[in-house]
Parts: sequence; C-alpha cells; structure tokens
Amino acid sequence: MLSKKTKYGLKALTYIARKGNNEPVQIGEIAKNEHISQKFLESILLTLRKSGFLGSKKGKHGGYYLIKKPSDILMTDVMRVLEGPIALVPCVSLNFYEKCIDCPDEATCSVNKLMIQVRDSTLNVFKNNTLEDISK
Amino acid sequence: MLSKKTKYGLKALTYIARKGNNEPVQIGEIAKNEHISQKFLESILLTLRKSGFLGSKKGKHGGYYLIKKPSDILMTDVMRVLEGPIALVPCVSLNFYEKCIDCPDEATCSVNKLMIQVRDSTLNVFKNNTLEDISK
DNA sequence: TGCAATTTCTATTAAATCGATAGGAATAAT
DNA sequence: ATTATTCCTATCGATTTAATAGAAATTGCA
Repeated sequence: MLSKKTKYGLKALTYIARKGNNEPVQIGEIAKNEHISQKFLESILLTLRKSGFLGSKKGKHGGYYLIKKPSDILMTDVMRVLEGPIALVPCVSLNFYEKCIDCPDEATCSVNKLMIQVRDSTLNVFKNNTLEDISK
Repeated sequence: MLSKKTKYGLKALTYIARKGNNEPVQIGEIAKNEHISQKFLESILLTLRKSGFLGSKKGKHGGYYLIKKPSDILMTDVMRVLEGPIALVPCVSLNFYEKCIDCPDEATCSVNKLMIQVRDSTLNVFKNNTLEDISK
C-alpha cells in the first residue's frame, strides 16, 4: 500500500506544477485544497526540498516552488525519495540491494525470480512518467 | 515492501511444489529448510489451506500438499490471499475498490493516474506467472 | 522598529500493523 | 497408550505510520 506521505507528496507536487508560474505556494493553501493535515504536509514538503525537488522562501509571502520543469521530474526519483526502494524485497533492489538473511541462493529463490519481474515492470512505469505527465 | 507472510508463503508453496509428489509435507521440514519460524509458518499454511491452495492431513505423517497443479496456480490469486490488494491505493483496486475520502475527483487525480499504470503492469506480471514458473 | 505571516526544526504521541510466540485441543498412525 | 502432527485462539513486543505541539528563524511591510 502506498503511504500517505507519498500520496500527499505527489498531490502537493502536482498542485504546485499545475499553478504553472514560479510563485511560491504556501503549505496552508495546498493542505486546504488537497485535504491534507497541514503539519504533516509541512514535513513532507521539507523532505522534498531537502532532496532537491522544491525550493522554498521563508517569511511572509513565502512558500514552495518547483526547482525543475515538471517534464524533468521523473517518478522514479520522486518515488524513491518519498516511498523508498521501488523493489518489494531488498535482494532485488537496484539502489538499496541487500542479501536476504534467510535465503542462501538467489538463483534458485522463487520470490527473487518473481520480484525481479515486478520491479522491472514498476520501474518501467515510473521511468515513463514525469510530473508533467501525471499533472495533465 | 513485501510482507514476510507473503515471502514465507511463496517459499513454502515453492518448496511443496518442488517435491513433485503428492505426499504431505510437514511444517517443520519446510520451516527448517527455508529458515522460517515454525509457528509463524503454521498460521500462513493455515491461511493457504483455508483459501483453497493447500490440503492438509492431520496427525502422524500429516502435513500439507498442493490441491491443484503448480501450473494452475496463478500468482494473482496467491498474492491477493497473502498480501491483499495488488493495487497500491484502494481507488484503483479492481477487487477491493474504495473511493478515497480526501479525493473529490479521480479523473483529475495524479496519484490515481499513476497508480492505475502500476497496478496494470504488476497485474500483468502476476497473471503471467504460475507456481510452476517461479519454481523452475 | 515592531508586527504578522510563513518556513524550519525537534520532540512527542496515538494508532495500526507486523512478526513472532504460547499453549493447548483435535486428530491420526503405530 | 503414545507420539507426532495440524488446528485454533489469544497475546505480545517492536516497529512504523500519521499526526500533533510548540517554539525558533526568517521575511515583508507598515
């Protein structure tokens, strides 16, 4: 299941992208329009800023704005920051690989075999979608 | 992330399928060979029995056996029983659909748009894999 | 200069879920 | 009977998730 963090993060990015201009958008406005707890959204936007998707301006008339064009923001990158590894098991993760403790041999592991396919197909979707695509 | 329940369940099914014959396989044997907590595995096999994948024989020389041929056991069905909905959000689930509380319009929701694609690609993988395929 | 609006940061908490454990009842083979 | 196994219910500890609280820092503006 997708975490609310990811869901809200995607919605917030979409909201900002749809505004079109580069004016800072305030947390409160996004929270209200997307029905998200403002405090929770705060921490999510902070994460997105620290990972290079958003810029921020403090103080009055402050807020968040996109640093890159929506068409340059890949879902692979957004998902990895918000949700973590795309793979469902560490032993098939490209960016966060870890050997399973309980599994002596990946070559004969049926879970490994299935999850590699799931990873690749999911990755394919995320690679082929930018923020622009999902904001249309 | 895949739950251990699903991981262990798949490993157990694979273990039984690889034995080839229809002799009951004991929980203890599977747990030992696949490095799974026996008590936890008990509850998983019970679930798989109740949902029609396994049969069981009680008492001495008892155990679990496959009810259908491995080539007739689809991953879509196994995954739904062990892991639950395949969709990452309820609003794109085919079998467990629920409207999102916070989302007034699915047609304009970017999360919905992205997650439909993920669902379809994942579903495609599970549809094209039987227990026989992953046990090879 | 001071006030108001906003992001930033740290800490805490409530609830849910997950993985594992415990113990005994029922059943079957010998 | 005895032994080995599945079956069932209940519980627990740890972790994670989602949300909350409150105050510091920054900025715009009168």
